[in-house]
Amino acid sequence: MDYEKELLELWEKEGRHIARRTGDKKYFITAAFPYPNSPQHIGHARTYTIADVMARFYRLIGYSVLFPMGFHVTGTPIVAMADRIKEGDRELFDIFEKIYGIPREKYEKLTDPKDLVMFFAREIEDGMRRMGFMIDWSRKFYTFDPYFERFIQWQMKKLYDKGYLIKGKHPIPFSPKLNSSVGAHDTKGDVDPEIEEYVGVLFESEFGYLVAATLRPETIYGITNIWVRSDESYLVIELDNKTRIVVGKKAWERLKYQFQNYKEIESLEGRVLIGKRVKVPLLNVYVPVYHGDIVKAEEGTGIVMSVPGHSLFDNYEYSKISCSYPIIIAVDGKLSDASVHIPKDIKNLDEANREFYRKEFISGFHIPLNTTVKEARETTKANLFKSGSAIKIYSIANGPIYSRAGDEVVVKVIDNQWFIDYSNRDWKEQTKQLLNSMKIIPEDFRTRFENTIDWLDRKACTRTRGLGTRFLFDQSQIVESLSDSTIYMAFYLLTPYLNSFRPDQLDESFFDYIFYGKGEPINDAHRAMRDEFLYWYGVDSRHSGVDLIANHLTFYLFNHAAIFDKEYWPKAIVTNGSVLMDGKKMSKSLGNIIPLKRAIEKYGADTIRMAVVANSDIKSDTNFSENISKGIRERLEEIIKLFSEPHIGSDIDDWLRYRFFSKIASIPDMYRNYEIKKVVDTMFYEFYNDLQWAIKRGLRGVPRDIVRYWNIAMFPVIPFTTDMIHRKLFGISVYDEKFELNIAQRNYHPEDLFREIVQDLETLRNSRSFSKVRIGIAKPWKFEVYKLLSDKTSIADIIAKYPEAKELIAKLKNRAYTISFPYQYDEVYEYLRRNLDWLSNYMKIDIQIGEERQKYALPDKPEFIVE
RNA sequence: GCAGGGGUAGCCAAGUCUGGUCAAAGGCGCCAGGCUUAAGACCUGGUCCCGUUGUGGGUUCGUGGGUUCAAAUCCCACCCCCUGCACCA
Repeated sequence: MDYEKELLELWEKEGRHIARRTGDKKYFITAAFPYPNSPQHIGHARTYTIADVMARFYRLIGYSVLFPMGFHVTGTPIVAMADRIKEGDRELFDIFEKIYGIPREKYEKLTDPKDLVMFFAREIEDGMRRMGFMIDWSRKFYTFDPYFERFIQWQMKKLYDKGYLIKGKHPIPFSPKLNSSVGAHDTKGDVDPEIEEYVGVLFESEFGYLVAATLRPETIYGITNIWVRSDESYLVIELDNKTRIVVGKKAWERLKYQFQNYKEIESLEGRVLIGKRVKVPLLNVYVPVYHGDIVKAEEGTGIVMSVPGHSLFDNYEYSKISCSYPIIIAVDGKLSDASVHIPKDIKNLDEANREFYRKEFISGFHIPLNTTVKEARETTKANLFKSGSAIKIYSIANGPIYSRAGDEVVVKVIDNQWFIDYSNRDWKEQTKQLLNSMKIIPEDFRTRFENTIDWLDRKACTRTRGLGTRFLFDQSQIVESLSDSTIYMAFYLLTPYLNSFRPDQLDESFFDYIFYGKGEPINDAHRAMRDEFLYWYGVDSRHSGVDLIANHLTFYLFNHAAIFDKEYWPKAIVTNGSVLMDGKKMSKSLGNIIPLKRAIEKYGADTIRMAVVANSDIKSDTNFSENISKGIRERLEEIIKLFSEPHIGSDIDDWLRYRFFSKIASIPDMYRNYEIKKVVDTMFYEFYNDLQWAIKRGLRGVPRDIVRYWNIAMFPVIPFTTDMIHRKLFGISVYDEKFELNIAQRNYHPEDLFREIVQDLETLRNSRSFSKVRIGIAKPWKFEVYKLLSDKTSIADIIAKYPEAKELIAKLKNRAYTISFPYQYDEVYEYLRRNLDWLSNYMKIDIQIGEERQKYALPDKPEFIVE
């Protein structure tokens, strides 16, 4: 696709992608900026291409369009990746080499996160340029930029002033060896650690409180005893200089990270605990401590509360001692007894237990509290904490997980964690107001936004490591990456002017002036920033993947509602599904990732654009495959060929024009509704069919007005091909065209009817061979009836006028209600007569026309009498 | 568990908001014909069942009910599948 590269240079030279302010109508469009930790693959292309199509469309209908792009480098994955390169991680190298084809000498130097960022950012930018995206690169920035840091600090200050920033405790996955929090990218096998919260129930004993961790605190009402291991060691720990707890020594190795202030007092042998009696909270009864083989010293706290009635494990163990125990839960009106569910093969105990838990949780009734199990759990939990008889215990639910450094990931609780308080009711209310004022594409997802606004709770907004902005109220921490990317779209409006300032000049009043108009500008650049903001802001269309609704996009709404005045609120959010590769999800392990650059080289940018944007509806996943791309490529080449042939007028031009212009009239609305697939179906596929018919009917070259408008209509989707044709045929670029339609068009053309008749005739010929046919046109009164039906005349009236129409209408059945038939008898007759020679020739048979002889003909279905 | 999306012919996939032109677009696959020495590519036609000299009949859009002159489309109930649930980009 050589012309694509040539055009890129031309566009660059002509400055086609610089955003210019040309009038009052503006369109500010943004797509989620990329995170440069690897090259792009075709999956990334979809969102940007949709955004680009919209940017180009609005430019075509006369808007000033701004479509900027930057790079999000905040967070830990890039840092982790740089570390992995330093460590010589084989797995990572394989991905670089086998999937992306990056030679070793290029990536192995990228051990500094900043170098890594710059390398991949350049790769990505290249790819985006090559795709033809109309991005104004003069506004590019990186989120580790000191100016951007000041901007985010301003944002945090505003949130703080409104009371939306709060501080508290928070559990995180943690690697003691790395001495750092871990995300999926820091683990062996890229596992995302999930944290599970247990209730650690405190049982008073002579040594301190024995802590038993449970997910089912409500079963405490059925407790019989406590399990420990007589062959393991236990520790007495003093928390916060007051509470003494007892936990397993091995368990404590993991648990200790969950406490800030503790002292190890003494070590106990498990057998010392056996036979002691401990006090059960809430019930205020005493139960004994027994040895249990089912207890695993390193799991939980190494101490288990025994509820034989409602745990298969406990039941199994307890049955060695006694078979009498309380049952406190009923399912379907019957007492639920764990012993009934013990499987024959004891290996299946775990699975059976899970099933049993589930059943009791969903449909169980808690007898002592006289309520459902679900409710009893909440009540019991609340009461335990209220009475100080429980502490929170966390564990890795999908563990064990090992960090890059090889140690096991544990849960650490940090107590100086800052949160953005998305649980704030007033804030939620205001965000909903914002949502209500917006267009959501596709509209089906509006409820998802509503629900997310409701469910969102406090969001931890700082991290201890990674690239990014230092947190304003604790400079040792970094603003977490989903929290520093909620209003960055406004920053694009400042970037061209930043070099007139030092970062430290960007204080609170600096931004207050730009975004609120408070105070006076310090210089012209400052004034220009305010001006840019006033002109562009209020993002007209924000593009992103469907998967970001539950976090980024909703944070985006919250923060805009909090920070900006109503006039500057976003106008629309557009989300799209992802790209599948031959029907499968792209993944590193499947190795089915196609790097964008390689795909462009093979098929050309226009083909890829079309493949990712026009193959399915915006909200569903779209499929990419070699076949699809090849098909598009070939069709494109065919169109180029057809359009290049010189046009010599013919009778069919008129019909083709009518078909084309009646189609194109609806194109702008399709774009406005983001129905890009429909645009392509109409212009590319349907029109192509018409073209094929016209060629059969003697078309010689495509009329130039059609080519011109086709180029304009398709330019947003396939800018290279259309601009190439345009420059060649008309000597101007499509960029200089306007999508304006003031062409008077007809509503119908007898050729349409003629085409149908020919097709019917062909069908007939396929089932039978004959050499002569007489076409009998329906009698004129039938045309009259069709017209009356088209005018929605009541059927009774029609029959009153034409009694013989009764049979005809009966035959039409439901169609009678919807018929729309504009043709007159004479018109049809005349048209057929005029095209008789062509038809005879085409069908290679002898054809005559006349009035119908039998009574079966309809105005749109003449009778055929064959010989 | 909570929330969201979805079940359409051999497969993929439109249509559902705004009921009728829907036996249901388009693509793939398959079949026949054309082109070709031939294969591929391409072009034409066919592809639910029956009938057949075309405009005919029957049965379909997860299942079962309902509303309507008319339902893939509206209402109710049920069954099944997929995705997200956070501090991570």
